Amino acid sequence: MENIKLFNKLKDYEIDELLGFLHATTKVFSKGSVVINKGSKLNDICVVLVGELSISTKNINGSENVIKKVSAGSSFCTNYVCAGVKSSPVVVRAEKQTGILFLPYDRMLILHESVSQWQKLLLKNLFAEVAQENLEISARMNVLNQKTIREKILFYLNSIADEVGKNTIEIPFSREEMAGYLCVDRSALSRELSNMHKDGLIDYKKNEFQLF
Amino acid sequence: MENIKLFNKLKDYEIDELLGFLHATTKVFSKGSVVINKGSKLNDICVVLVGELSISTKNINGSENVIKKVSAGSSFCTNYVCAGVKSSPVVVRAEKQTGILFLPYDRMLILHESVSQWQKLLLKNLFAEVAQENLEISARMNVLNQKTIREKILFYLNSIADEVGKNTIEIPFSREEMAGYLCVDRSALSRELSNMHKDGLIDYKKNEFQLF
DNA sequence: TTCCCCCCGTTGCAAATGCAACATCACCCT
DNA sequence: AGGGTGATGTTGCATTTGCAACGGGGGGAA
Repeated sequence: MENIKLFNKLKDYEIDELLGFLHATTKVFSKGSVVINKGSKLNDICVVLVGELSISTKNINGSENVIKKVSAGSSFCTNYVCAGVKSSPVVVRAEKQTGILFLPYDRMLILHESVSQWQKLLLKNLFAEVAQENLEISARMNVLNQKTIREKILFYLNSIADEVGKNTIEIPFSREEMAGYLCVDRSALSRELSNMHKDGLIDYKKNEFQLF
Repeated sequence: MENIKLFNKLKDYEIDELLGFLHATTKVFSKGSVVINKGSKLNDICVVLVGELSISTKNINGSENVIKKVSAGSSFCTNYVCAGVKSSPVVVRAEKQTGILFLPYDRMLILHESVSQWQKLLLKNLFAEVAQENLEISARMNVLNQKTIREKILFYLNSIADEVGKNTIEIPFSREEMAGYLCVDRSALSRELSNMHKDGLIDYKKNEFQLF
């Protein structure tokens, strides 16, 4: 229970209290089983306690396409629940044996002064988690919005440099993962990095980059 | 005040009450003036009452890059405020003369049973607005994630067809806007649409499309 | 050490795409 | 009708990029 974003700064006894108040339930899903099917009703904020999930879109012809993985501590499908989407547009599947906590959204919004100690924090944490996901997606969108590979790379590296306030940075990706994030071919990425080095724009070694 | 997403389903007297309770303030910005500068403090949920804003990133060399426009009824910078980002990473500028409502975020989370009628709705609306923006961005990300123009087009059209449950659809874009959304060249988009028609995949006229 | 494997860089080539310039078309105004 | 204007389609061309194949280097295991 320690690393659950939604319960950040909440004391154990407060968590106990809110689980009861919200009529929370838990369930364990075995590896490969479907947690939420496309079209099924969405009423709860769902949290991964242990394990890992994949979220997939499902085409008309039935083929699935993984768009995201969710690990322990994070909630999922929160966007749909909060946005008022009643039936799931995605399939959620357990990648390993996975324990999940279900918190009815309706009850989260029943306000009582007497329980506001934890409720204020819970709501604040939920806002933070949804908003942070928004920032992550936006950041990647801005990268993908760039036309050329070089622009994508520079935009990405600069945004990180901005964040940490230095021009020597370390990225959390291998080349292959970096190519996936930038949505370009791995070899094309290597080629362009090489060109940018020749042009005196960057220096790099493994996942450490320096901007000039 | 009618079309403000944040005040959806709230009665006028409830809005009056909450404006007072939250210590809301308003301010008018003239065309071209800076509403929020990069680096300035973010404490309030901001809502456009009338007018239009642009949100821009600012490079180290000072050049600005518009990433979004915000029109009346929508809130902005909500992501940063809710995510706990204290200082603005973007510049917000008035495109026309624009009136803005500022709602201190801290006070939104002060829970009182006595005022919960409007507070519950307000919080629910805020969740909905942030989450809906997530869904919009995610949808576009999935499109941009496709490799070829043809895949981008099909993914986009299919996602809309999925939504409305028909294979004849109408999109909210002109060609130029569509090209912008798909992040491709306008003429390249026209060419590919033409090719797809030849290949018997789609039929189209203006912004109406039919999928086969 | 030697072998093996994985990650990364390099390169030739073909296909996709951006770019620019021009052609058409639809629509509005007079 | 005529002309003007803005949106869309078309096309040639140069560039970018994906793809596939190969090579080198580092690290782990026997």
